[in-house]
Amino acid sequence: MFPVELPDPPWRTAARKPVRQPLSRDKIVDTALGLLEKEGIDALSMRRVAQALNTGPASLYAHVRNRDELCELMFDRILGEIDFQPPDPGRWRAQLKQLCFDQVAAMVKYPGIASVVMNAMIPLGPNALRHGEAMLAILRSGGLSERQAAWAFDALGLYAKAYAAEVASWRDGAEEELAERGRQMAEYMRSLPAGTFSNLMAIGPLFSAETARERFEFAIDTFIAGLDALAER
Amino acid sequence: MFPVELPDPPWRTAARKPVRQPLSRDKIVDTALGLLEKEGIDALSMRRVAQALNTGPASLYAHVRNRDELCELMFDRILGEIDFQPPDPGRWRAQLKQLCFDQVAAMVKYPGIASVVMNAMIPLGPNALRHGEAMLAILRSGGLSERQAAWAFDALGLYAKAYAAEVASWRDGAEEELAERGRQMAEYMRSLPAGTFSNLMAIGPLFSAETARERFEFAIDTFIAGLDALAER
DNA sequence: TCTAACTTCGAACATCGTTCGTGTCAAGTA
DNA sequence: TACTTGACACGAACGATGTTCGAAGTTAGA
Repeated sequence: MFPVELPDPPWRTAARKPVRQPLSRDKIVDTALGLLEKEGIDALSMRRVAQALNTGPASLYAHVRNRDELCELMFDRILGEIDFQPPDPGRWRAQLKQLCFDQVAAMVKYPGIASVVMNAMIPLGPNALRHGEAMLAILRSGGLSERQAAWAFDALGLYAKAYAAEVASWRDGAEEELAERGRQMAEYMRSLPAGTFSNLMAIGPLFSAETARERFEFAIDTFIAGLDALAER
Repeated sequence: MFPVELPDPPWRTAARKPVRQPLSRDKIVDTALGLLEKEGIDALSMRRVAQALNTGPASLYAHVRNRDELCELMFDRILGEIDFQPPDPGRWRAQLKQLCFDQVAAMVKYPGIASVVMNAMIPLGPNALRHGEAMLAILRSGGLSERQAAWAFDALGLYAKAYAAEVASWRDGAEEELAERGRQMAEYMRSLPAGTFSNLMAIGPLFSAETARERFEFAIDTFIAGLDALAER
């Protein structure tokens, strides 16, 4: 019948007050990224982040406009983990490929960030700017025109985000469910008159999580080969 | 103090009972697509669909396992609107390009469906199977190996979905907000020491909704050019 | 006619993002 | 030292969302 939390007795110095260091943008982004990294995108709610900071959801809105802005900040922080070398015209193909791989690696490390940030055409912060500038410099050093470099930059970035989103969607417990789905589909196709969907049936087994990296590499290599054809002309 | 709804008087024939034709999978998918087409993805909640059918949300779950399944059904219905010709080996490049354009056109017509269906690796129904089979046939007729065709099919489909999702995200009132964002970014970059982000600043004005189609075409053309390099070897 | 299966759907649950208003506390000012 | 001011903290609540439960209503077959 007394208050759940008794007030501190007077002989306990007031300086011992809760250490509760103040909230800040950076601290919020930090714990949100930590949550995302080890618990997946489902754990990334304002309430959950606030809980991890021992506070309520309303407290976050003093430092962050809304959930979308938090995600943008997180994404930019992630891009900051990538480091790049100055463009070397003789190796622009390899450098470009490396940059794409680094970008997906950074996104895959935090599963779910890619799908959240897919619908954001405009670069989201200083690190995104640095990254974009580096990629454009490499493309220009490969002999592409301004316009070609811009479109290639756009296409590669979009594809990288989409690929990262796909890979991230295999987290949680969805892996087994997906395999089950594939099995059902194979059986369904076998039940059809022979000859229907023969091409699809042939490649079905190729699509698994193991070949994901190979698929991404093929896409990037093929696109760069196409850029080559443009640059040589 | 009588029941809220009085029973029908006996002289009213029982046949006049509410015409309420029964629900069905197809009818649900239909109205969901209609809602999506003219009100955008935000209107696509189970409650909203149910409301458009003059019923409650719980009624939908007798015909559809959950929201995800409804989206899959919608997507497959959309793919059914695409029609394709038999593969012509001499025109495989043009046919492939056409198929990609038709696919995006179908998705863009229903803004939001692309982003919802992005994280679904496996084809989702009979129309998706038909579409995949057609694309694979074209790729094979162009001289690509089974594996190459599979990877190209994967990459093109993923990119088309991502592009459609991006285009769809410019609906609602976001167009103006996006332009404002671009303006702020340009100003921010101008405020930096001259020379930083010079490549980005140069291409900034190129990115607008008007050039979207050109960007997509560039990506597809470049990728097909890359496939050419593979096929000729 | 009776039964069993399938639909319908009101009500409720657990979440979610976000806002409002009040409380708290530290720094600046008189 | 006393008072004001402003920024932050946060409990409570609002309006949504997807989904489940269980009791009615309806239909079809034996």
